[in-house]
Amino acid sequence: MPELPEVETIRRGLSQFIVTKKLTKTTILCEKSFQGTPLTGTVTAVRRFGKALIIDLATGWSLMIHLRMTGQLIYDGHGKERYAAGHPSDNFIAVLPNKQTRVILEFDSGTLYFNDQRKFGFIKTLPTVAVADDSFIKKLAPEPWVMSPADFYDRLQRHHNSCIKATILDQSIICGLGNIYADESLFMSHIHPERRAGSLTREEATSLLLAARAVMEQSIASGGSTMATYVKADGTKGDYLEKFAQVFRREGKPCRLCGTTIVKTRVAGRGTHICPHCQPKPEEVQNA
DNA sequence: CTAGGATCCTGTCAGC
DNA sequence: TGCTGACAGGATCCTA
Repeated sequence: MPELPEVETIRRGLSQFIVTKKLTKTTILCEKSFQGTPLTGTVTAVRRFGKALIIDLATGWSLMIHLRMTGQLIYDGHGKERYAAGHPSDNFIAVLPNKQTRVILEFDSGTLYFNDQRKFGFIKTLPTVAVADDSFIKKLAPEPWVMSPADFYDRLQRHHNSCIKATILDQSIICGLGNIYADESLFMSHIHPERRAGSLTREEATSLLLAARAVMEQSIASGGSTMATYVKADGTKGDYLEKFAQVFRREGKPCRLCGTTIVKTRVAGRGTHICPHCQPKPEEVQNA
């Protein structure tokens, strides 16, 4: 569930707390959630590739963390503040570890809990030099900020028969978008998610690319969507969805632009939110 | 090669 | 209350 803005949020937080600190102990509560040999060593950097987080150690080894649908990372600074991001839930302010805790990483500054309800996410260890060759990392396309409009258009042409929503969810075509920001980007650029990728004009492709940048920048600036960031006793949270989402989880509510009722459908196997007026269906585009 | 569907796993919620 | 099926902010594997 966590998309690029949520992973960037946790990357920034963790950088503050664990860089120069030492990883001392790993406790694995679910074998499936941890691949490779547990590591110890001083943290030199926290990096991000798409939705994957990399923690580098001075030993020349790294941890790669992918939260997939329901992963969360919660850093507890020895009973002080917690810093958390990922799948939103009460776990952010719950007693830890709990039923969904899969791995516990202990640093000399605090404890990092990896929670994951559905066990799709994982932590794995590998030599730092092997990170770039990892099969997931290797397939990642550039992020929207790096990709030129011309490159994006060409990529869409290469997948001209796919639904546009499916193409922008494909991390090997453009990297960072997930279900929330795909829906928000398509709404912002007034493109129906079932449009064939090849049917977009250059102007529409550019508009979609700029929308993807904008919605994710806005989300990063607000600390992720419903992700908690600094979770103190009062449970202060990131609030992208409440403040900025135009369509995601707003089915049955009026479009903020035209008042038409937002509808929820299924596209590319995913729940999809649309304003039927602002995002005309493919045949209506043809007739226009 | 592309495109679409099933699948990994646990939990929750609507409907009977 | 208890059961059932649908669904969930992701990515991969399998099929045609």
